[in-house]
Amino acid sequence: MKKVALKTIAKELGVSIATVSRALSGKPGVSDRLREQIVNTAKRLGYQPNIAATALRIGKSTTIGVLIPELSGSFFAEIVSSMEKVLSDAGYRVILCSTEDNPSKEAEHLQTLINLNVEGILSAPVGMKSNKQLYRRIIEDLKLPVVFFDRIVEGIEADNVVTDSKEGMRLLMDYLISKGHHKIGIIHPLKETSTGAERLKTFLEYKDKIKIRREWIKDGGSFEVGGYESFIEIMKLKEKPTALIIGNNLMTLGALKAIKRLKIKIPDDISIVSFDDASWNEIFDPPITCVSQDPYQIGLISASILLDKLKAKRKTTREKMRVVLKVKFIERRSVKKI
Amino acid sequence: MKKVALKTIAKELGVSIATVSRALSGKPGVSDRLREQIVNTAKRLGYQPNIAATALRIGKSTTIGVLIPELSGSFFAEIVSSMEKVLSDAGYRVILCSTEDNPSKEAEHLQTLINLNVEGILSAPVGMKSNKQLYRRIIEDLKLPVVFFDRIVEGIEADNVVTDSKEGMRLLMDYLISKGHHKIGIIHPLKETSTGAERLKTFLEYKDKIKIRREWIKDGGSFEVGGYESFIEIMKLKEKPTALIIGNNLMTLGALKAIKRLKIKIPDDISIVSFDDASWNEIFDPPITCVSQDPYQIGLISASILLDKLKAKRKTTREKMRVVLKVKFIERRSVKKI
DNA sequence: CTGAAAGCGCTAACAG
DNA sequence: CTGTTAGCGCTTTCAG
Repeated sequence: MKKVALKTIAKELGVSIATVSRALSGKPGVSDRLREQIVNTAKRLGYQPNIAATALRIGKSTTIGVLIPELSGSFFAEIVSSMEKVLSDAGYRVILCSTEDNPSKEAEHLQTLINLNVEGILSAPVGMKSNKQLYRRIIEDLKLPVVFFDRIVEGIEADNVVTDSKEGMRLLMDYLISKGHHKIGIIHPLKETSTGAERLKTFLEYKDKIKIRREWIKDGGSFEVGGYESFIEIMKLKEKPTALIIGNNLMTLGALKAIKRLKIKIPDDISIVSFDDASWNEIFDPPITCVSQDPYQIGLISASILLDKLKAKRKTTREKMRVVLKVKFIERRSVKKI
Repeated sequence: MKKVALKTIAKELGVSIATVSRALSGKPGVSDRLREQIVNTAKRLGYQPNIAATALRIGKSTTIGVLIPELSGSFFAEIVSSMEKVLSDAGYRVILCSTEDNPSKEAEHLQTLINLNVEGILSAPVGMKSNKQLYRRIIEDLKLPVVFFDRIVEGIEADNVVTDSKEGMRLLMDYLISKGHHKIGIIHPLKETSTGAERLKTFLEYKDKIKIRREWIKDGGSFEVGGYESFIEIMKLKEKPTALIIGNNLMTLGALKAIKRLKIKIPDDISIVSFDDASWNEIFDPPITCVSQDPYQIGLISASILLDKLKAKRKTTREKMRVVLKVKFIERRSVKKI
């Protein structure tokens, strides 16, 4: 079975390649009868357009690059899942790149995406500062639409969709304080990320209202293992906080495993709350109080914004969109009143 | 900033495009001095090869298509995660397609992948029968390497990496029986999938050893909602089984949520075991006994096999590899001895 | 060792 | 309404 190109079906019908191209791509300038004939034989022969050729010719690839730190936790998996739905329904293909929060991997992947002529990029950037130049080049020189989600890069003008970390942290802190806690610790996400920095910063803003100690503040590095280890370290301390904020869902999972392992009683031994919800929060005994973001929404909105940019490309650079999603506070039973 | 192609750097140095191409792609036939010069100016100008052009010329795209039913559960997310690592390290790009267990979506995505000239496909096919023709065409006519993982298509000769569902089910059943259960129910995965069919079939093989009733067998459709609803239906029955097997991790999550909601006591009210492990199994109280597959391994192995095929392409079609991964039985505390 | 030239499959002027 | 032609950027003979 040899490949069937435009030429094949042009020969078959004794017409020119151009006509076939026009007919098949729905462009005007072909008589209805001929068009129908062409469409039919195309179908009969099982014609499949060669995307690489079109991409080369047009300079477009109908492909979108999606950059994420990791996929194994549910958070980014859900985001990617909704992005993929939106984009593939719109006729775009999704190239998935995971950075593992490693700036040089991020750079590499961005390069590849550029070479591939992707039409747009959805990125949860590794750091607030890392690869700033590269992103700037992509946006300003290459004029590729980029939408940041979950995290942002400092000083880069781009659309972004993030969750209100400040509000989320405040809800958590105020709740803990209202329950009588004034010795509070935190396991925050990697502080090089905008989310990590923001959550930590908001936490520190409470330093006059509550008692904070150095040892109660841990950078959990965003992943499960960091949550696990940081939690254990904190529980080893002589003077422990009475409540602990865990700064994302993967680290919360790690902490929950540590809790099981150490047979710690929540909330009697220590109260905990989580930034992010996840299945395990609900399932755990006691269920974990948290603020939740909606990853499905994040993916949906980011992808939609990108699609919109793509359509509106000819227009002068519009205002950048900055969507800040509200968190939802979910009270469960992991905090003790003291 | 205009684009820099081979032509740009050829002009810059007053040499021919062909030479530049040879120099940059490490082909012989360029003097060392010239080559070095070319490489340098290429770097200086920030040359980036246009992948579409190469793809068109060579008929290869260094791109792999990955087809999965869904991404929001941890199982496939982990698989994809490890595939992405392996493939991107080997210089391939990953196109992600989610089928939502819908055969026509699967077909659509496969078509797209073909048009894109992907060099290989990693697929967890929707059904044992659906799209059989298409897969056959891809493998036999297009000669594209395809590796099925987790699930297979009946009667298609292709490499595959699956978990031993039969052994897994037996471990679960024998364990339950050894604990004195002889009234056992099952919520199995979508029976159109090979995993669903195999697990159900193995379950039914026990029909002489234990008591099985129609109403104790539910097709949970593989997703969380199905696990949730099926579990509730079973608990409404007048005559209930004493133990229940839940056939994958997402459905187990659904069931666990139902259990919480209905305030059912495990294992006093009913014993449960799960095919697949997941974070929530470990975290739940009591922790759930299960057989576990290693999604990370599945991804790793499948991707490696594909890579191997890609390298060995010229050779005559070798034996198809059929990897069957063993499950691991993990006893926890969700089964009561009766 | 280097260059000229052809062509991958497709689109888009430009002619007729 | 249809055909001819010229490339998109790259690789690869074939000459020199």
